Amino acid sequence: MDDVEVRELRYFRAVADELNFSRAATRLGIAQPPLSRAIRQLERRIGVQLFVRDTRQVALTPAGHALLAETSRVFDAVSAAVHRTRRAGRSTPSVVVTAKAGVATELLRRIVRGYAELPGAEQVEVVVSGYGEQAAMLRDGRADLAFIGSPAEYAGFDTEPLYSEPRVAALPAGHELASRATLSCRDLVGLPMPQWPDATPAERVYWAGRDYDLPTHGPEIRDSSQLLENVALGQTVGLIPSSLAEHNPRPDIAYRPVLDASPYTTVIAWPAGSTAPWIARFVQIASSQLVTTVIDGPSSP
Amino acid sequence: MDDVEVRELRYFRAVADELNFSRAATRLGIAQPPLSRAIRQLERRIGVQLFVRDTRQVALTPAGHALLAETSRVFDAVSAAVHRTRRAGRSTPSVVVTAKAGVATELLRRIVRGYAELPGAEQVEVVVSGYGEQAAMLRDGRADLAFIGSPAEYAGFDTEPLYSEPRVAALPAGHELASRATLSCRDLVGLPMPQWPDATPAERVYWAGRDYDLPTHGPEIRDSSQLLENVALGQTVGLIPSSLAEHNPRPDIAYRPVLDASPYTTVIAWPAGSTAPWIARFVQIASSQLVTTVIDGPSSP
DNA sequence: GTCATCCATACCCCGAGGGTATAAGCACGG
DNA sequence: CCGTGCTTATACCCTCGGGGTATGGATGAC
Repeated sequence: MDDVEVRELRYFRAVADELNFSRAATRLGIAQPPLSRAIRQLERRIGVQLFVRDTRQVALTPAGHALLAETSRVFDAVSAAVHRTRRAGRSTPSVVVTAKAGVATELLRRIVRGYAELPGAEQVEVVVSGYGEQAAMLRDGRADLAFIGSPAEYAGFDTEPLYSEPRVAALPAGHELASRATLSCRDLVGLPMPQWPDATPAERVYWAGRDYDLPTHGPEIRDSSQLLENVALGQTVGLIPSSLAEHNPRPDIAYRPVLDASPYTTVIAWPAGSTAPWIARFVQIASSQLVTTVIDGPSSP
Repeated sequence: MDDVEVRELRYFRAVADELNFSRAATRLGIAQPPLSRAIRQLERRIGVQLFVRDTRQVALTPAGHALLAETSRVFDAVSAAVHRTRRAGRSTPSVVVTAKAGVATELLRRIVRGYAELPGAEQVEVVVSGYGEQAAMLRDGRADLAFIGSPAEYAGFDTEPLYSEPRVAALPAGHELASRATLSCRDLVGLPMPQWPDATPAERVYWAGRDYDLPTHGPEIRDSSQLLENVALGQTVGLIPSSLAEHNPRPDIAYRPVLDASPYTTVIAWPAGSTAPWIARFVQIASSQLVTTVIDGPSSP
C-alpha cells in the first residue's frame, strides 16, 4: 500500500529543491538515472504524478507541492526518533532542555536544580539556542523540553504557561514617543517593525498585537541584541518583553510600557502527546518553582 | 549516519509489540531470521541496544522504550504525506474536514457553504468521526481540518477557537445533586467519572476541571450516547458541554450547570505549521461565520 | 533426560538499487 | 536550418542486501 521509504522522500526533496534531476543527483551523491527511476517508482507507489518534466524543465505538480509540505515532518520524526533513542541508550541518560538566551535565567536554574534533587532524576543538559531554534530542536529530537516565548512557536507542542510579562516598546532615545511615559498599540501603527527570518505571517501578527495591520517594513533581525542595535540606530522599533528591557539598560534606547499589548508569555513546551515520565515531573517542578518567583516590571492594567 | 528506514521501524514496532521475534515475523509476513537480522542492523545504525534478549525472553531496553514512543510519529507523518499527496493529485482536489457528531451541525454547514462560495474553492468533504478520531485523522492525513472539543486533543495542532460553552453535569434523574439548581466542581469530587479509552492522564485531569484529583473509577466510555446511557443507569456522572445536553433531553437524566467548571471550547484545528492557502481561507470563513452565531445555554459567571 | 520453544548462525538466491553508456527532446546560436 | 549543449529517459550490467530454508544452541517445562 504505502511502502514509501525515507530514502525515496529524501530523493524527492532533493529534486523538488533543485528542480533539476542532474543537480539533485549530484547533491545526493548518486547518478542521475537511478534518481529518475526512484522518483518514477515513488510516483507509482503513491499513485500520482509529482513532477511535470519535459526535457528542458522540471516543475512540481499540485500533488508534488503537497508532498513537499509534508516531507519535513517525516524527516523530523525520524531524526527525533534516532536522537532520543541514542540519548536514552547512554549509560547516564540525560534530559535536554533548551531555552532562549537571557530570559529567566534564574528561574531556569532553580527549576533545573529542583529537578536534579528528585530521587532517580536524570541528568539535565541545558542548551541555549538562538531565536526560533528551540522549536526546531524539539521537533528533531535534539531537545526534550524547551522554554519558548512567542506564541507562534508553540505550534505543535504541548505547553504549560510559566509566566507572562508586559511588553515594552524599545525606542531610539530621541524618538518623539520617548517623551511619553506609557504607550498603546495604536501609537506604534505604521512604525517600522523588525522582520524575523523564519516568522510566518501569523507570528508577525501576534507580535504586533493581533489587532493591527501587519507591518511589513523594517530590518531583518536574528536575535535580541541585533534588534536592540537596530533600535539604537533608529532602524526599527521593538515590542519586547519587559525582562529583556531590564537586562539591557542602554542610554541610547528608551523603554516605554505598551499598556494594551498582548503580554509575552513564556511557556515550557514538549513534544505533543509525549507521555515520558520525566516530562510530567519536570513540568510539575517548573510550576511549583514558579509560585515562589516574582516577575517584576511595570504591571499592565 | 541515520539512514533509518520506515521498514525497519515497522519491524521494530512489531517486535516491541509482540516481545517475540517469531510471532512478530509471522505478523509481518516474513521469516524470523531476516527479522532478527534487521533488528540487529537497526541497533547498529542507531548505535544502541533496543532489546535485551536471552533465548527465552525479549524485553525492551530504555532506549527501546524511547524509540517505541517515537515510531508512531514517523508512521503518522509518512501516512499523512501519502494521503494528502493522493488527495492533492486527484483531478478535483478536495479538502477533508472532520467533526465530532452532533456538535454545531448548523455552524459547520454554514462554514462549509461559506467556503464553497469562494472563487476557486476546492470541494469540501465532511467526515463525521467518533470520539478522539478527529485528532488521529488529522495526524495521519485522512483529514485536513478538524472541529474538535476537549483541550487535550488540541495537542500538536494549530488551532483557532470557535466558541465556548458552559459545562453541565449529567446526573441520574434521582441523584441527590439533581435537587439543586446549580453545582460547582467541588460537588462532583469523588463521584465516578467516565473513563475515555485513549485519554491520557492529562486529558482526564482537564475533564475534571484541573483543580481536583483525577477520578480513576467509572465505566469505560466510547461516545456520548454511551456516556448518557451510563449516566441514566447510575454508573457514572458526566461533565458535558451544554449543547450536548440540549440535544439529548431525557426524562431519566437531569442536567445541572456546573458554574465553575472550565468551559468546553470547540476549536478548528489543522496540522501545526501548515501553510496551505486554503487553511487560512477556511479559518477566516469559520471566524467570520462565527460572529453571526449565538451560542445559547446557561451562562457561567 | 527429553522435548518444546525461541533466538542466532550459516548459506543461498534473487531483486532492487546503483553505475555507465547512450538515445531522445528541446532551446539557442551561428 | 543545422549543430551544440543541456537535460531527462532508456538499456544494460553488476553488486549488495533483504528474504528464504536449514540448523545450531540455550533454556525452561515436565
